Amino acid sequence: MNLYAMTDSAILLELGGRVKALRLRKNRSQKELSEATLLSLNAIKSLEQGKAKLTTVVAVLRELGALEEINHFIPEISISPIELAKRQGKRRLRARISRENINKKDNENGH
Amino acid sequence: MNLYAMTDSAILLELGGRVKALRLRKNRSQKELSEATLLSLNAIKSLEQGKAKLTTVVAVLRELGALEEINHFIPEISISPIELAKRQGKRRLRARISRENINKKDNENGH
DNA sequence: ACTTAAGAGTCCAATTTAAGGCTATTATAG
DNA sequence: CTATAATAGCCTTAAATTGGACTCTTAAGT
Repeated sequence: MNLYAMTDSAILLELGGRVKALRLRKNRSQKELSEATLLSLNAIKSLEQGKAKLTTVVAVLRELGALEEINHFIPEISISPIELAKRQGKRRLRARISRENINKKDNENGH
Repeated sequence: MNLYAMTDSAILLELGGRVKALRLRKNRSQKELSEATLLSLNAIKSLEQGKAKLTTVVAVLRELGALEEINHFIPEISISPIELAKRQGKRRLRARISRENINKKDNENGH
């Protein structure tokens, strides 16, 4: 499954479907989930269609006991030791484009 | 890092921080990201504080080339072969609580 | 086959995020 | 040190999600 070949909305549907699969795997109804999370039934339905806020996703995953998955969703520390070394002692708290490279040119494209 | 020991808002802040780390790793500014994703600068700022919609997260991760992580976020096929076998031929499309077990009792608690 | 609850879909009001703009602070290049 | 781009914060309006209630269809238990 190549996510980069999918549209955003297709990805959102896919994610919603996966949350639904997790819920069904535990044989829990949308209503149960909504009561346990203190969210509305509509929020649960919308989430399973990919329409939700991050906060809703977190609450539902916690209730489903799948919170660890978030650690894979957005990697915790994604800086490789090599790259880390390049940054000598300088803490880089802000992005910076050197003034001569203003004619932007992607400096690192994973895709 | 035990996510279950954290509050929802703490988790949201953590996630926002990770997206920010990804962005800085590629040395891209919030403004650049907002232009590339066609989102507003405010949307990017809010996301980095954990306040965003799922759709915003997907768009930003795509631009940062970190979309693959979503495949690990929620496992694609999360039903174990063993459990799958238990469900004989019956497709289970809806959650169902047998009427005698209405006095609910968690049937599978990962935590 | 019958019954019932799960879930989809819709509507309205309330809450929250997104868009756009503007100011203040400060990291970082020079 | 100086200049400036990056970023945080706040404001207002527009758009989207959430809450709550309702109807209709249909999966699944009996």
